[in-house]
Amino acid sequence: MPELPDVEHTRKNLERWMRGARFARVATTDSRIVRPKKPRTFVNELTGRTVERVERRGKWLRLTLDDGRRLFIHLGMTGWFEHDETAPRFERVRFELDRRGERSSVVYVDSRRWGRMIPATEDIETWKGLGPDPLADSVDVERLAARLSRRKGRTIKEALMDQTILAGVGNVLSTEALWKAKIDPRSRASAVSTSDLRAIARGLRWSIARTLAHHAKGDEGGRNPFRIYGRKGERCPRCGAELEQVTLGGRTTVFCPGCQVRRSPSR
DNA sequence: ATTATTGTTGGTAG
DNA sequence: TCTACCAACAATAA
Repeated sequence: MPELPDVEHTRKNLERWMRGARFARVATTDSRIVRPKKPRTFVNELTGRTVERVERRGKWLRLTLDDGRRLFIHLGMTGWFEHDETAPRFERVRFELDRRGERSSVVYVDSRRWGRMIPATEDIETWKGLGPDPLADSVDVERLAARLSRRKGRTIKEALMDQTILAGVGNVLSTEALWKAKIDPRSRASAVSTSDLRAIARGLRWSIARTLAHHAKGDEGGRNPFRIYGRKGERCPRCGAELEQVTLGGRTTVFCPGCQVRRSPSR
């Protein structure tokens, strides 16, 4: 479930469930998710610690602990957290919490095990290398344009999904934002203007807000909540043309050939 | 049975 | 060092 709005939803949950609570017991045997540490080391380092802060940048979460250490968490493709569940399928890491004598549990569930949990004494390189977060930070369009101009061979869609350029944008968000901005995803990154980038930034905020609202309604597992993602062959909700699909950077990309205009390099 | 999946990463080549 | 490409990771759903 993992792009910026989904991870933000997770952050809010973890904040409610964990902040101010102590890890009374931590249990895992998974040496894939809990990297680069061994599960035993992971358990030893976290047990007894209290969670002071739960923050997010892009698709990464950072828990700050009372000894100054941090726990970095990435949900991969299929990771999420459950609260007070006995034994969910694909349980990978279990945290038993104590907040002034009140007990509860938080379980990390991840069928494909692409997620990561990384305890560290300082911020990890990946976290430090993340670009601006389009929800939390104001996006500097000029600076973005300067970086994109150097990505000669890449499409704007691929560039938006590069976590060092913008943090938290994945396949859904980039697809939706480019539709909102009326820009063809196959346009070269170096060909989009600063006003295009402003439109993209607006499109990102628009899509993030919609998905957050969707989560707030508790609507998981319902119909496809997106405007064009996953809707190849349907009508464009804006102009009525038939939505098409291409592959960019190995990812399925839906777009509207009617109202998403291709930017060409000015040269 | 076949294909696709809301994501990263490590290797390779240029 | 930077950029681009691709296989790999693993389980499920259509």
